[in-house]
Amino acid sequence: MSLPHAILTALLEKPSSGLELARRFDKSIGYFWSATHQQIYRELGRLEKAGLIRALPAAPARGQKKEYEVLPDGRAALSAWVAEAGAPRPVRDPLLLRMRAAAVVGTAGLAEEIRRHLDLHRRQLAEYRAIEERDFPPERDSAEDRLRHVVLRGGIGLETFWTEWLTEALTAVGEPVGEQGNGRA
Amino acid sequence: MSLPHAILTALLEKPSSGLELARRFDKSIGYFWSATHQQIYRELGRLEKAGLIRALPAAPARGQKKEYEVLPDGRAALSAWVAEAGAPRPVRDPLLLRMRAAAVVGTAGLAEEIRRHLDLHRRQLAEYRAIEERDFPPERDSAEDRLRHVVLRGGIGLETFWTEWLTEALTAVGEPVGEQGNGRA
DNA sequence: TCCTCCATGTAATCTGTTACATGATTCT
DNA sequence: AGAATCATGTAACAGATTACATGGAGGA
Repeated sequence: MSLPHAILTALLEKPSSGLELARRFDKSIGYFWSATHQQIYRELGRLEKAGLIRALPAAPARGQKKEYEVLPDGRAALSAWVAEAGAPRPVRDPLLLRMRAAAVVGTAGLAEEIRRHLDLHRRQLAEYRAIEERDFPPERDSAEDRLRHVVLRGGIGLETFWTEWLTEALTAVGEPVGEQGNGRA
Repeated sequence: MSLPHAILTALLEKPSSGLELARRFDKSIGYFWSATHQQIYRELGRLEKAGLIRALPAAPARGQKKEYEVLPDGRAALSAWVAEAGAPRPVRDPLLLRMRAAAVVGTAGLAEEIRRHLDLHRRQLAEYRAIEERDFPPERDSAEDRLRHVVLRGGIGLETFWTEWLTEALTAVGEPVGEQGNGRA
């Protein structure tokens, strides 16, 4: 049940329409909670019916932009959710599974796939690092930005892990690594 | 579409019945691809209908154990799947989302949740390390076990990342860290 | 006018989760 | 016989994915 809260968070940061949300999910928030526009529209409908958000007046017609803002009940619900307990997400990654399957049926074709992923994770890591330099320069690490920075550093840590692990996996599959380093100093 | 291939892999390693698979999924394979027994039964039915596995003769009655083995077509399908391309799983973690939401509505109650997760990840990490010592001692790192070892090291790397990040998150939320180290030398 | 893009949505399907139902075996 | 346990399933639903449908606005 995280999607509604992801949406509430995004709307609190800035009232938006459905498509705007979908696009913002492709950036910041979507980095750790992705959603398609269909999911978002459905959820916006539910949140409105539940009285947690409301559409801003004007433009009730189809094909017209429709902006939503969070109501006090919505903010309260989000605040309560932050304190909720939940089990950590079990890992569920097809690539790890492919490695395991390859141990049984052979590694044919796997090296290329690993290399693809390695490339993608390196790009993502570079993107995060760029965001960090831009939004969180060492001098003004304000207290309020602290949490956002930690979240970003989570993304950086994950991508760093993947690039290192994939490099290790590539040698295990019997391929030379080549290319530049893993992006770490 | 990973579950059927997880099952094929498990069945190739050892022909099993539905519940045995479910239990094995709670161990090794489930560490990176979990599944309930209901999912497994449903999928076993599909795989059998597709001619990729078959039930071993004997015991066709309800409430009787029913073992499955992989047919040649099944092995071929798994082999083909290993070489398939797939996008990396986008990260989707409620705790990262909670941190982000906390940046907007406040961190009340969040520290305890972080501490809980930190504890769970430390346990998991210790478990993986124990398995590594038991199953992959430095002396006999055979070529065939290499892939399995890399997969396990993936789990270790992920849990290491989480323990480190959660420790960082805890200080950002304004709580002292305390307790022992993060498990790394 | 036609085409494209933006925006909002519906529908069908698949996956995952939770709860329940039923038969067989073993132990007391 | 009764209870506990093992084992195989069904049913109902929530969440996610993919494909498609509709309407408005702007430009060629």
